[in-house]
Amino acid sequence: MTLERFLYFGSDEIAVPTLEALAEREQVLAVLTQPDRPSGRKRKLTPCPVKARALELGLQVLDPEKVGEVSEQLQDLQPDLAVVFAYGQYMPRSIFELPRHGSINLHPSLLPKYRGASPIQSALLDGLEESGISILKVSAKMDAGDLLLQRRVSMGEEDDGVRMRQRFASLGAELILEALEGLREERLSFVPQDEAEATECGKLSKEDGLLDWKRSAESLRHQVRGCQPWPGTWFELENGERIKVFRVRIEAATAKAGTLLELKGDGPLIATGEGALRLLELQPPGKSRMDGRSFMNGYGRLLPEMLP
RNA sequence: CGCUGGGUAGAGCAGUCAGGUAGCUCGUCGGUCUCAUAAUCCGAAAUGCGUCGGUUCGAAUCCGACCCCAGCCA
Repeated sequence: MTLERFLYFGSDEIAVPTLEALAEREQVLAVLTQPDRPSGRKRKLTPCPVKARALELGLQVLDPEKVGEVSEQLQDLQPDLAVVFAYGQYMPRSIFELPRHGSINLHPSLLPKYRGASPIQSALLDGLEESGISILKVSAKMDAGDLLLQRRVSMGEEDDGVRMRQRFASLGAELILEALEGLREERLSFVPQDEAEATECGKLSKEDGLLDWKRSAESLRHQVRGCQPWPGTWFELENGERIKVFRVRIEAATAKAGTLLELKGDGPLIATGEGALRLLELQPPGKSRMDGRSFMNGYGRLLPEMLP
C-alpha cells in the first residue's frame, strides 16, 4: 500500500505527540483542528493545542467550523490517508472517505469497550486496572470501525485521568508509526469489532465530580482518579464553597457517612458509606492545590463545623 | 477591558471594615520527660505583611497604579 500524503485531524492536547511523530517522518499536507475558542482567564480566543503546535511546525492549518466547508481544498491535496485523534468534530462520510485509503482513528480504550466521548475517565471510574489504545478505521458509526492495532496498558493506584492521558498521548505517537509501517508492508489488516462486546460512554458532566460520602470509599476513589482533569472532584461546605479533592487513600473505619473522623496525619479522614477516605491533596476555592497536612493547618479548626 | 476570590515567617491561615508597629496551627532548632518516640512539656530562631507611589506623627491595615496566583467557562 502506498502511503505518502497525509492529513491530520486533531485538536486536543492528547493528540499533539502523535502529530509530532507523524510530521517528523511523513508528509503532512494539512492539519485540521477546531477553530479558536474563548478560553482561559481573559476569555480570549485561544488556538487549541494541536493548532498551536502545527503552526510551530510550519504545517498548513485548516480550522473550519464544519469540516464540510473545506472538502474541496482537501480533495485538491490528494491525500492517501487521514489520521484522526481527538478532533472533536463530527466527520461526514464525504470527508473520512476522501483520502485514497480512507481514514484511521486513534481511540484511548480497548475497543469495542468504551466507545464514545470519555473512554479514559470512564474506564477509571469503573475501577478498571487495565485499558489501552486502539487504532481503527473511521466509519459512519462512532468508534465502531474495523480494528487495526491495539496496545494494552495497565492502570495502577497512582494513575489518574491526567497521567493516563499523558501515557496515551505518547503511546499514540508510537503506535501510529507502527500502524503505518504495518499497512505499508501489508502485515496488518483491519478486523471487525465484536459488536456483542461493545459498550458506550457519554460525556461527563460537571455534576459527575460531586463526592457523595454515602457511596463506598472505593467507588469514591475511582471517582477522584477518573474525573481528572475534568470535571475534577469536590465536596461542598455548608456555606456552599467547594473544596476540590485530587488524591485520597482508603482506610478502614466505620461511622456515619460524611463524619469527620480525624484531623491529623496525612490529611482529614472522612467516613463514607463503606470504609473511610483520607484526603491527601485538596484545593480550597481561590487557593492552589495543597497536601492534606497543609490543608489542616489552615482549615482544620474550621472544618468540623463547616462539613454539612 | 467577561465574572469572582487571593498574595502576611519554611507550609497553611487569622488580622485589613473602626490605621499605632504582627498572631495562630504545623514544621525547624535547643532542651525536658521516657527504655524509646513522630507522643508530652518548656524555650528559641526566622518574617516585616506581592511591587511601586501617595495620604498620615504613624499603614499589613486608607487611596492609586502595576505584577502574580486560583476558580468559573467545555
